[in-house]
Amino acid sequence: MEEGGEKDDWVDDGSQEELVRELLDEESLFFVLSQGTIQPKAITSEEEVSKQRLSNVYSGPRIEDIENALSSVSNWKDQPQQTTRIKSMLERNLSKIESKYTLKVRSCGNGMADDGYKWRKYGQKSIKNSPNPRSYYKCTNPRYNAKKQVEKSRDEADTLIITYEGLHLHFVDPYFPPLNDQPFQHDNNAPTKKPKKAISESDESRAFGLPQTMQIQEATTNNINSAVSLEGCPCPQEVASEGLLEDVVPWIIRNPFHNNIISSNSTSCSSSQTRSPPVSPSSLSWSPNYNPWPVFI
DNA sequence: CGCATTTGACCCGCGC
DNA sequence: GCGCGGGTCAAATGCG
Repeated sequence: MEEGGEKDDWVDDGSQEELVRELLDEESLFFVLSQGTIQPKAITSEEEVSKQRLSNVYSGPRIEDIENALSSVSNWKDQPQQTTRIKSMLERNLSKIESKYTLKVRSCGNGMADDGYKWRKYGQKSIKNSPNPRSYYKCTNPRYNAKKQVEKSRDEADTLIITYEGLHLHFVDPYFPPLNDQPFQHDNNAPTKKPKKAISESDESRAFGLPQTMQIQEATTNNINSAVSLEGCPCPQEVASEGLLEDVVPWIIRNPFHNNIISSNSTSCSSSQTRSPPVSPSSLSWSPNYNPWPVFI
């Protein structure tokens, strides 16, 4: 790829706004459905697509660009936490090409950054003009077609370039601390390969391709139901009564305030067990037609 | 033994 | 049509 150099090629054609919207999107499903009934907001014109192709894939907008983009979109909540979150994501040179999202994350030691999902490697290729091979991963849940590609940055040895396809970015971003933050301790404490028996319940969740965050939420569900008492929470009633993981999880993940807590706590991703339960249900938005697990069960 | 990873073969789209 | 490069498949291999 043409990654070696200019990073000022960001195409200011509205894709920037799409990225910000993607990060703030609280309506979309975790995964992009293969049927295409629900897709990430598509780039509208062919010209835009080709312009993006021509542009540097890994280039990213500058912070001030994002601030401008944020201020230009009227119906977004202008919470400073969200601006911070956007900044942290875009410092990773986040970019979007069609339905693929590319970002840079700090790799940890010998491992790859764990985004909380369970992936199976299905291929590896050496890439022309790149000293580092690219690895191909599929989400282990066969019902989804989420994929990702992982490649070491040629410039920065400790940086990984990850391209997600079929998975909305705002569901993995809490796992990635800002590039310029303190060393990312995540993998030191939580290697990608988890001991299987020690976390049997977690593995069960992971078997569905759920991120670890969701498992945590199962643990916090009780807190939500009792301590927070769901005041103003638009969660379906059965969540409170049955505590179904499939129903609870999206609510928490979608809670921007909660995400912000995770982000601010993310210098140590492995300490996810200590993540605070959501506190501010008032900012939730549930679509009446929203079904978080359209192909589940 | 079961599961994940590795790795060469194969497929496909694109440019010449 | 051909070659090249990127993406996927699947048999072989490794590992717990």
